[in-house]
Amino acid sequence: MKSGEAMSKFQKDGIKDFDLEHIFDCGQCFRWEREEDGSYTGIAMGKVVNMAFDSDRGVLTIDNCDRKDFEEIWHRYLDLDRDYGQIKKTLSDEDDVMKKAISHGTGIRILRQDLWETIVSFLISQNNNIPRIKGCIENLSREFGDFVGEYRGKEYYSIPEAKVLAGLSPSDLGSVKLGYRARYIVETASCVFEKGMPNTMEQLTELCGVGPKVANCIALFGMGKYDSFPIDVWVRRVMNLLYGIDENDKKAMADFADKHFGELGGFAQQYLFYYIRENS
DNA sequence: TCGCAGGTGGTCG
DNA sequence: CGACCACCTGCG
Repeated sequence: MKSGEAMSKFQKDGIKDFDLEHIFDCGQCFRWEREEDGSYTGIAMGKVVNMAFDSDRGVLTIDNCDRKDFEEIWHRYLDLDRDYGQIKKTLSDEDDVMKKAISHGTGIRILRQDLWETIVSFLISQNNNIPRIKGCIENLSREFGDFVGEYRGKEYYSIPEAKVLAGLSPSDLGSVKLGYRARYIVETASCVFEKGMPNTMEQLTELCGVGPKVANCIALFGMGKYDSFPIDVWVRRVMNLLYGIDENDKKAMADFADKHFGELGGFAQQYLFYYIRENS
């Protein structure tokens, strides 16, 4: 944004089943930071904003956002049209285990994120830890992305387009500290640049560095495929703990999720994931 | 020093 | 086709 440009706040009331900490700390995104007042500041969809939520009144306040941006970007990003109360009720019925998990993450929402950003983020996430994932994404954006704006004294950059990354070699990304994932980023960027964005699970798993776990994350967070059920180390732990499934038997877990959660698998995964992360 | 962290690809049997 | 295992990097 230009300096001196008027900063606007937008408010939306009547929001239920919504909690910023549950949303931004349930493993689905890496570019939102919690402020001391409990609000979150981050960059997504080419915009930098701060979000604050008054849970008593159900009022969401987005700073650096006008009505147009809210309606065109954040409404969809935050999945505000979906009835999460109904989803939680359906998942809780006849499943006291899930009911318990949901009670810890009542305000979770599955963000509808930009597909390319989701691909890059979860390629980086594999066999990695959250602080380093965040650092890698920031390094990559700062060095190869576009300057989006300065907000509250900090500069923000977008995740570089596939076109940009496709023209690089893995060694060009050395300063980003991606390790062996640099090759995955470059090769996947080339593939996407040449053949377009993936639309199906099959096209996702053809990408270099995208296995079943990463593919399910991309499908869930970037493509709106809500029956996806990403099985990572945390989901394995929680399904062993709560449902007694062998921690090494991913197929049994996928079958269980398909049978018990069906088209709501992605939501169920988020409640389980948040529960085990909170209780570890 | 060494194991580990939101897994995957390569290589065996 | 299922079971290993190396892999960048930074931290405890």
